[in-house]
Amino acid sequence: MPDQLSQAEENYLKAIYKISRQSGTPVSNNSISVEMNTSAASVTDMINRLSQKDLIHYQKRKGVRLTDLGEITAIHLVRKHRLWETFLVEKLNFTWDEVHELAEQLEHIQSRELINRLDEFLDFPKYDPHGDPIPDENGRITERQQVLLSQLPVGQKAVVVGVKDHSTPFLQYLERTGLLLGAELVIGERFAYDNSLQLEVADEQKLLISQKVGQNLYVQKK
Amino acid sequence: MPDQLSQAEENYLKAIYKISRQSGTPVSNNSISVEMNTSAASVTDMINRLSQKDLIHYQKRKGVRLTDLGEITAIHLVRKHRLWETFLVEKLNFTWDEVHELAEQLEHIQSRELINRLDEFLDFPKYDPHGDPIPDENGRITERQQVLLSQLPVGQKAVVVGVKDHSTPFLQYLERTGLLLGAELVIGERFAYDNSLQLEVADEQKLLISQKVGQNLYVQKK
DNA sequence: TTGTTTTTTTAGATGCGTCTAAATTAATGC
DNA sequence: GCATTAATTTAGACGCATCTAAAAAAACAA
Ligand SMILES: [Mn+2]
Ligand SMILES: [Mn+2]
Ligand SMILES: [Mn+2]
Ligand SMILES: [Mn+2]
Repeated sequence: MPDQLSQAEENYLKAIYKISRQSGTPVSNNSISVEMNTSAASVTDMINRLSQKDLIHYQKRKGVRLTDLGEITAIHLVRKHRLWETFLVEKLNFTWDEVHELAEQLEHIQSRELINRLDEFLDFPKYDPHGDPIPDENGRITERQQVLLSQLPVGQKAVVVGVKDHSTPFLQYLERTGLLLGAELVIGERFAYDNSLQLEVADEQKLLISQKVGQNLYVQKK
Repeated sequence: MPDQLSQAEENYLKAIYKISRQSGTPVSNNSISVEMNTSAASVTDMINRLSQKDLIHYQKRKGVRLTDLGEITAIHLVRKHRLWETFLVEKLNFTWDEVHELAEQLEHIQSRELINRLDEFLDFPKYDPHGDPIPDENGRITERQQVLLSQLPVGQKAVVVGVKDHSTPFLQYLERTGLLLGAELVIGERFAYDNSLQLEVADEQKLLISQKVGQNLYVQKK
């Protein structure tokens, strides 16, 4: 276990973890500065601190990779973030578009015991309010096999299981149209003109969604 | 509303509030440094920052008093601290001697909405696990009329409602002897030799407590 | 009242986390 | 291959929150 990390250090670790999840390759200094909204100079500084603490491997100008310690630490932060989000929605009746910023604060609370008790209190949820998997106490994540809605062929039945875009406007759009987690649908038609999709949802209702929406919804085939 | 305060600023405000609750008089620089376990020089620095932000009145070498803004801010922190402690005990099954340090972290989470929803979730508790009153959303505190157990005359019936000493050893002592919040008792005898007290507790059981214990338990006469 | 002790302030330093501006190095395009 | 562009590092700065050591002021005591 590392000694206590500062919130800044934790946020950098999370950013590096997030970027490397997407790319696989070593993470560039630049991509971190974009993700974190800080100057490249600040990133260089922090990179040195995190290397010092053996949380990342860094070869000058070659990019950053998390060490095992760094990765488990990052995963733990993700666990905390998603459990808190679940708590806020399930117990305090926040909506799924209100919880992210709060979880950004709560994820920095330091207590293994607290988070495990919270997990138990929530009855060991597997997914957070956005459909993202919640790592277990040992950092294990059970990825769901899922695809983007936009990748389904016409006629395919599917169920909504998650969102790629977590932004408030998108979540509120889904709220309005009823395309929430658990919603069942069939791909009715695909319009080549603008790649929009005609969906058949509950009660024979038809719903037209843009390409952008289809590219930000995760579904599971049925 | 002040703009966001740092955790350090919040902790100083709480300390000043706590000291002034006890003394009434302006708070000395020195008492703050003792309470916070920091150097007097650090206190001088912070005092200047807090004055700048109109959270305290400070006249050089005359001591510190909270402004209305400072006081309401401090009370709000106390509210958050006590609500979180209540949550940890009531919902996550922590014991009353385990929650203080966690609440020290949680009280700095910034969200009015969160704390009000937590309050509601807990069913608007009036007292925290240590018997301390929880200020309401507007900062109002309903003080209970209570006395120290040591001040009761022989023969007096009373019920335990709070602790003055919040230390783990004391709380664990109470746990062991069953002298918990809600416990009913009668003062049986007072020994002049060492000011210890013979109590009659549930089921005709007798319990001998030291002067120190009697001076750290709040009770309500019955 | 005058010396001693305590409190408070000042001076100067440090680490963290951030910035801008400039220099350096690497990558890209032609 | 060379020029331009992009990424990275260096240099120097700043605010916050802390410290120690020393000076100054106030309080206390004899
Ligand atoms: Mn989130
Ligand atoms: Mn989420
Ligand atoms: Mn407490
Ligand atoms: Mn308490």
